[in-house]
Order: sequence, then C-alpha cells, then structure tokens
Amino acid sequence: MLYLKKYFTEGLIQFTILLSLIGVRVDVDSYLNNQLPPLREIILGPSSAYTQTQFHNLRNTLDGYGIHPKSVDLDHFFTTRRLLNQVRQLDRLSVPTPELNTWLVHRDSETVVSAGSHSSPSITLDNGAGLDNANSPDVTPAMRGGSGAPESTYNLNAAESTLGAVASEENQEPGRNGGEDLSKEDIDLIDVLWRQDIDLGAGREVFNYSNRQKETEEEKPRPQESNNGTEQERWRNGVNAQEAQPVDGETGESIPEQECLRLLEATFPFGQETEFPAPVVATETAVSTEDVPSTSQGVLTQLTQAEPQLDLEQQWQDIMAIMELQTMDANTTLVQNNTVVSVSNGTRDANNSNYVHTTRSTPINQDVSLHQATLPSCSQDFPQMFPPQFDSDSTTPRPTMLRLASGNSSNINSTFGATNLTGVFLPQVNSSSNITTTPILPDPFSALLEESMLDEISLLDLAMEEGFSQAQASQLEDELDSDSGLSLDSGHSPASPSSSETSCSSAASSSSTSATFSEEGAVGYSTDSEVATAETEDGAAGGYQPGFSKLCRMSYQDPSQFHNLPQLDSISHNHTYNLQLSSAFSERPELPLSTAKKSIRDKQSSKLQPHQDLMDKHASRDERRARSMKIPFTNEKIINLPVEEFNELLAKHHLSESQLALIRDIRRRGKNKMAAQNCRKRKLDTIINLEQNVQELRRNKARLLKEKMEFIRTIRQMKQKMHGLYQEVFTQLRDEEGRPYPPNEYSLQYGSDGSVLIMPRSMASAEQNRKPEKKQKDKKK
DNA sequence: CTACTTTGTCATTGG
DNA sequence: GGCCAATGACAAAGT
Repeated sequence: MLYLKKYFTEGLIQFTILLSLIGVRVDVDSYLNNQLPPLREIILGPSSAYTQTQFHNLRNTLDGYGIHPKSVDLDHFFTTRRLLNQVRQLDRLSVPTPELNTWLVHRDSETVVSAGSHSSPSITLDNGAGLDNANSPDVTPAMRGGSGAPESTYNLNAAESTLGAVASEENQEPGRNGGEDLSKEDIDLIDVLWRQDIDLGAGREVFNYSNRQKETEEEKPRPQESNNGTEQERWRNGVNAQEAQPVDGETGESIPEQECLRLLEATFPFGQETEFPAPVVATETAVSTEDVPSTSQGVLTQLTQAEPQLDLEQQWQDIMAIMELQTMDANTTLVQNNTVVSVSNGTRDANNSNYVHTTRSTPINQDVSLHQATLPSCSQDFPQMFPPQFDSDSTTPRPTMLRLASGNSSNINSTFGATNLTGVFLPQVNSSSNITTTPILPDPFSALLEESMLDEISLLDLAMEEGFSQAQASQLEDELDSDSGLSLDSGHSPASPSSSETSCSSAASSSSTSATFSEEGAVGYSTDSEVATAETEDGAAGGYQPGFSKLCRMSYQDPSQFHNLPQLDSISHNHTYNLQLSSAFSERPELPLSTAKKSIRDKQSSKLQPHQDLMDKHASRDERRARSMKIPFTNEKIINLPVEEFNELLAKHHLSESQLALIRDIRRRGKNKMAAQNCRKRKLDTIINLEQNVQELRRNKARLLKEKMEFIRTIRQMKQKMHGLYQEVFTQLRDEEGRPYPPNEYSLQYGSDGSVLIMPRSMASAEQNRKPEKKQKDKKK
C-alpha cells in the first residue's frame, strides 16, 4: 500500500510538473477555481494534508452524515490556495538557479572566501567592495579580469565582514580571510544571535547557506531522476549552465568552460567537488559582467525580465532585495558596484525560495538578512520612525523616505533606484528584515507570526513604505495564510496525510478485499450450513434492513458511492469505519470483485478447504469463532440487528449457552468496533476543525495587520504632507529685515486654534510644558 | 529489527 | 438495570 501511495504520489507530482512545464498551470488554476473535483483531486489530492478532510466533508455531504459539520468550501479554499502555490512553484523547478553565479562576479582570485563556491563569504567581500569602492569603476573591470584585484581592494567593513562570516560560518574555512576577520567575541555573538533566531522559530538552517544549498542540490536530482553525484557532474560540465540561463543561453561563449574551471580551481582550490557548480558560476560571471549593467537598476531590470510573472513569492523577494539594498545604502550610500547578475528563476518551494532569496541578496548585502535576523524586534523602533515633531535636523533623510513611500508601488525599479537612504532608515530596515526573510519560511514565520506581531507590522509597513501596493499586500496576506497553512500541514501532516493517503489511495483494492472477505464469509456459511445461507439471505432481504440503514449512512454506502466518483476512484479514502466485511458482500453482492476474489472463487471450486483456512486468517476473530461455534447467522446480522430482531433471531434458534455468549460478545465487540471507528473519525474531524479555526484566526490576524498597515501608511503620508507644508511655509518666512529664519533656531508651532507661530526652538521646548500663552508672532505671509 | 500507524478490543462512563 | 454510544487505554497487526 505504501508503495502504491508513493508511486501514485510521484506520478501525480510528475504529472503536475509536466503540466506546469507545458503551461497548463493557468488551467490548473482555473480548474481549481471552478472547483472541478477530478483535476483538483488528482493534482492536489495526494499532497494535500487536508485531503482526508475533503474526503470526509465530501462523504458527509454525500451521505448526509455529519457529526461535525464543516465548511467544505473553506477547506477547499485553504487547500487549493496553498497547494496551488506549490504547484506554481513547481514549474520554476525546472529552471536551475542562475543566481548563484553572481558571486564570482565580485569574486576575484583572492582566496579570501575559503569555502570557495559558497556565496556568503564572497558576498561579504562584495559588500566590502561595495562599501568602499562602490564608486570606483575599476572594480568591475578588475573583477572581469578575474584575478587582478588584490584583496586589499576590498576593505571589509568590520561589521559587514563579521556578518558575512556569520552567514557563512559553517562554510568558512578557518584561516582564510573571511574567517580571520572574525574575532572570538564575534563568533560568540553570532552564535547567540543565531540561537535567538532559532528560538524565534527560524531554524538555524534558515540562515545557513550551505544547508540550503545542500537542500537545493538534493532536490534538483529528484525530478530528473539523477543522483547527486551525476548531477554535480552535470553541473561541472555545464550541462545545467545552459538550462539555468533562460534569459541568455550562450553565456558560456564568453569564457571557455575549461578556463572557467581553471579560474575556479585557482580561486577555490578545495571543496569544489562538493561545492556548487563551478562552471555555471564562471559562465554566469561572464554574462553578468558583459551583459548586465553593474548597477542595481540593471539587476532589477533583469530580474523583472527574467521572471515576467512574478508571483507573490517573487515579489516578496524583490521587496526584500530592495530593502536590503536600501539597508546597504543606509550604511554606505553606495550600492552600484554590486553587480547582481541574474535573479533566480528557480524557486522551488518554500525552503528553496528562501534559499533563493538569500542567494540573490547575497551579492548585494548578504549579511543584512542574517544580521537583521538577529536583531531584536523593531517594535520599539517603530515609533521612532516617525518622530512627532518635524525637526529641521531630520528633514534631510525624510524626503527620501517619503519619496519612496509615495513612489510607484508597481515599479520596483524606480523604488529600487531611489536608494539614497540615510541611516535613519537603517535600524528599522535591519530589525525588520529578519521577518522579511521569514515569511517565505513556513514554520519560522508562523512562529514569528505568533510571537512578534509588531515585528510583522513594521515589516509589512516597511514593505508598504517601499511601494507595496494594495494588491501586493493582499497577496502578502495570502502568502501569510498559505504559510500558516503550510506550517499547520507540514508541521503535523506527516501523520495525518499519510494515513489518509494510505487508506484512500487503495480504496479500490480495499473494497475488493472487503468483497473478497465478505464473499468468503458468505461462502463459508453456505458451505457450513444450508440454514445459514437461508438465514443470511433472509436477513439481507428482510426486516434487518431498517436497522442496517442507519449504519449504512456513514459507513457502508460511502465506499460504493465513491467508487462511482472518478476523482475518488483514484484518491478516495477508505475510511469505511463501519463497513462490515460480511455485510459488504451480503448486502451488496454487486460490488466490484477483484481479480483476487475471482481467483479465490476459482480456487473454491477446486479445493475449498485450503482457501477457507487462508480466509480464516484474514477473517476477523469473531468470524472464526462464530464459524467454529457454528453460529447459524452472520456476524453482520448479529451486530447490526436491532435489539428486538436480534432477540427474535436468538429465540428462533436453539443455541447453546456458549453459542449465545459468543453471539453476545460478537455483538458487543462489533458495535464497539464501529463505535471506536466513529470515535476516531470524530476525533480526526475535530482536529481538522481546529486546524481550520486556526487558519481562520490567522487569516483574520493577517487581515487586521493589513488594515493596520494601511492606517500607518496613511498616517505617514499625512505626516509627510504636513512636513512638506511645514518646509514650504518655513522657508518663506522672513523676519523684519527680510532674512529667513534659520531652521535650527526657529521652528513653527501650531496653535490649537489653527494658528501657526514661529518661535525660537529654546522657547518652543519650554513652551511645550506651559502651553497656553505665547507671544504672537504670527507672521504669515 | 524498530518505529510508527491502524485497527480491534476491553473497561468505563454517561445518557 | 439493561442497552447503547462514546472514549481512553492497550495490544496486535500492518507498514
């Protein structure tokens, strides 16, 4: 059964991938929206943790039996949403990630980054370069040379290097430059901060680039049915390099592959074999230096071009990249030399997406995310972002920020280009970027969602600040939901989905087996006693029915109904809790008979007794006992008959004391069995209901957060407007001699009556304490 | 062989 | 008090 499930699931996944590649993805969407059961079930069923739920709901709907009425639509809604996202990501799976290639662009022959192909160290260096040499045009040519730039060219900002080392901690070769920059305290601090992140719900691997990389590499071969070794070999041979470059395929021409390899080997003398594909990096380097402008603008341009259909996740990454860039700007005010080559198309799943994000951000400022991840919540920073009074001191940074805020939300490039942020913005960006990273991660984000709402707010707010449109915000909400759903699913699903799939995917076989068993039971009775046969038939046709119909509502009718549903034929769940094997046959002899059953029938004709022994093995203990005691009616009748009829039945036959005891035991056990099955089903439904409730609550929470973001944005805009007016008025103010008031000495004060006063700042501060009387200097022009 | 899940059974409780 | 459903707990069987 497990194999069947696995096979089926894999087949579905492959089918889905195929569909995605072909472009049916959109159609899948529409199918899902149209609530077309078959395709949805086929595609999403096996991978859905809620399939079982859907089944139950469907069954409940069909047979009218619902212990815990649930909203099927909600269920479908959540499941389809989340799974559709996964399916969408699947089609990007086919495209390897070119983003890794970026590192080498900045990397020179300097052996600084020991781990070689690992991007994190190189990024650190890149940041250093970006910080110090951003304006020097030599950098790029030097890098293009590949080996010319000395290490001294890249003066590492101490903090950046530290952070970079953090990012690559486990990959970093001690003794190399990157590692040398780390002091013991730095490492300790890093570890502490990391632990904090882990405590927050973000696994260490979240920030561990090498881990993510491993994951990615592990996942790559899977769809291609190739192992790691061959896969890496392919990478080395550049096979994937071309696949990885959907935008510009002939990148390899710039630098011969062998040369690239040599260069790489010279740069990264060790660990190549296990590291990420070197040839790709090299080729991509060539591409990046030649085709892509080494400005962030160019980067983003390519980003958007490479992925015309940026989905939510992609947008998230874009935003994060922007924010990280701005953070970088805030630190250095220089970004441009960071030649982020190409943006990954290869977002595969949540984890990978995170990985991609990090990778992409790496060339820009890979440290940011990690560093930010360790920063405390920005809730305290939040109020500081918008100090109530407009001091002339703070006017310089703010206009930029405001410009960003009012910028076209849909135009990432423009937003991206406006990167003249000063340090004012930095703390918030830093502190919030932690969460910025997390939304892509299902579980860590869920944890954060629970724990640090304010962080979320500031994050989302920042996103809005950076031009997060309403539509994007709603998409963000969806992402949040899907994430939470994922967390719910992925967190607990290993048990429930497997069970559901296991039992469901084999509905046909199980039904056939049940038919087999029941037939066997009936045959056994018929052979054992002619009377028994008569009784069985009588029972099936007679007064037994009413009592049984009650049972049938939730158990027996279901499987047959679902066999008629094509989508459930393949993925149906066999929760035939109350289905009695013998009853299944005696009541529904028309049930489809499996080949096994047919063979059994053949065997019965030839040699009956051995088969009975075999079937006795599979028959329930009570059935065997009943047979051995020569109970003249079926267990199903014993169990399901109403009390009166049951008593009548007992009275009709002259049974021994032991027989009566056995019959009563059989009845008790049978009823209890069904009760247990119902109980379990109910329990399961309860759990699922709770999950749905949690999702709903999360949804509400996300909605409220969104609303709050909207409000904050509005307030911010109003403040900006007010600040603009303030500046306008203040600059036009002249004293008696026609000279402008120095902004650092005077400020405008607003009266409660709407009047505006200009007064010295020293007075203004004192004035705030004693409010009312002021000297009227209303000199409004 | 072990771990985990599923399923059946028993004992108990409450309607 | 008997019947029955529900449920926790345990064990056997299956995966």
